[in-house]
Amino acid sequence: MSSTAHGARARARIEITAAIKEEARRQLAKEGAVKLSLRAVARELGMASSALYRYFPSRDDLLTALIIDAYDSLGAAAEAARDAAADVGPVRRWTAVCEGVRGWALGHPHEYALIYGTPVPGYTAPETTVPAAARSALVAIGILRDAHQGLGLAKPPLPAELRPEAVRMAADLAPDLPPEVVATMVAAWAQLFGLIGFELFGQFNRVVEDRDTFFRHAVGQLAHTVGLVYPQQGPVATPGGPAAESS
Amino acid sequence: MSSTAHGARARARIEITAAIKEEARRQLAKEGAVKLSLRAVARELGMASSALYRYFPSRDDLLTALIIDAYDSLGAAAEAARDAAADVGPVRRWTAVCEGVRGWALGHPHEYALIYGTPVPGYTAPETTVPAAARSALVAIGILRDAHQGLGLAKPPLPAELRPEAVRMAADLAPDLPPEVVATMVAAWAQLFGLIGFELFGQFNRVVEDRDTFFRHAVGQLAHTVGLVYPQQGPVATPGGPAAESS
DNA sequence: GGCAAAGCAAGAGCACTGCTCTCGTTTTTG
DNA sequence: CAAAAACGAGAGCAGTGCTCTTGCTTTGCC
Repeated sequence: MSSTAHGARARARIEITAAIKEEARRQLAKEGAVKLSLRAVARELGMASSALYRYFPSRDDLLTALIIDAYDSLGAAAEAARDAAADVGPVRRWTAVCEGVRGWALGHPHEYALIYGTPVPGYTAPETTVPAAARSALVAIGILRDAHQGLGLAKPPLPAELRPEAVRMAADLAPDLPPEVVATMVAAWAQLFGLIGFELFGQFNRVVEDRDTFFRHAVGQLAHTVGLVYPQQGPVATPGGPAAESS
Repeated sequence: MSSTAHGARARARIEITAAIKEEARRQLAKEGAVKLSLRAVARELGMASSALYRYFPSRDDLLTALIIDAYDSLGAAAEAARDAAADVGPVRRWTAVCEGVRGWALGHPHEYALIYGTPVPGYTAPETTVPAAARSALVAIGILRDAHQGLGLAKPPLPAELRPEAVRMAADLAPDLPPEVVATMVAAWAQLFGLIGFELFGQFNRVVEDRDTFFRHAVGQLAHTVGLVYPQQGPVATPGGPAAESS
């Protein structure tokens, strides 16, 4: 199928494509997506700007490629954090993954902004980004699955009106998990990126000082919200989440 | 002080300044911040582009003005939602404010992106935006204050390591509220914008369908997290450690 | 009043952008 | 080997933010 070989030209093509992405990623990391310039990339690579259009038909297509790579990079970071916390309890592993995601975001602010900030072009990310985007979220779902099959998972409260939606979401995302857990998990996942975004985009300036501690506490509460429970102890501030619920 | 008067020229200046902002806001709402063009604004107003620089020294300054207006508009929406829910319990009022914020965001997506999306220029929003940004958050704090002085407010758990930070935050934001509540509230506020951002920026596409219901449930849980309790459920079980009976 | 100073609008121009089109050249393919 | 496809480079178009200069109008001061 000519994944390699097939002439020297095909090889050169993927090499040049990679070089373009590399240089573009460098500019993205340094200046942000808004400042990323096709001409500057071409200039740095010593080629005419028009030649670049043989590889990416438009600036948005280049950005889309970078978006996919960023999702992938984030997903890898999440998986690494999970694997590094393989032998601790689900709550700590959840916290580790959240901190891994946050760490990646702090280390790659412009790439984070590219995927979770304002959509750059005329919206509508292409279909191809969907699987890449799911990768990090799948890590979180995996933790819940482990807990569900292992030590246990509390079922978060779920109002009746949300039940059909939760069932649908569970069928799509994790058929083996209780719908309550899946629905709550999706919300918690979004909330996680609220915390990260606020920190990264300056909303915590002059408000939150000790951000590491603050974040760890917040995602700890989030862990409780999604139903993760401490296997043994509870001396640290653990409860407070959704326990009773009447209205 | 001469807020008005002082010559016909001064009056013309504030009129033109307003017209520029108005046209800029229109373009912002239609095309987004990236597409906002000084030249297009000037063109639409029938003036030379260079003349516009007498009123806003740079594009970023225009954007900053729009940012402040957007914060203000959001704050007004939050206050309106609060006032419309003046005669219900704190949880419902909290939910109403959250839904008000979300409603504003859905109705003004580009303005929302301007203030809570990727920072446009070289970061560092000017000092002047801070009070405007605080306005909506103050509404949320006010609800907690009412609950604290009224029916009651559960103290969320707070690990010892976060206590100093929570005390500092409470001193800055709401000295009359327990530090646990303030710290948790700040986190919850950030998480709220995670939910909104995910919906607005397409992260919920093909994942969450019934978004109204989903959102209402999520902010209901958030209300519980910050310590708001349902009035008919009676007082909190234990002052130091919250209920969590059924886990 | 008169008059200098300050504020203002307009135009030209600079350096930059994304993108298109054309024109030779090189490589691949039938 | 020749036709076809891919490629690189250059010129060019329409657009951008921003600056500078040149006249004109409105202020504020004596």
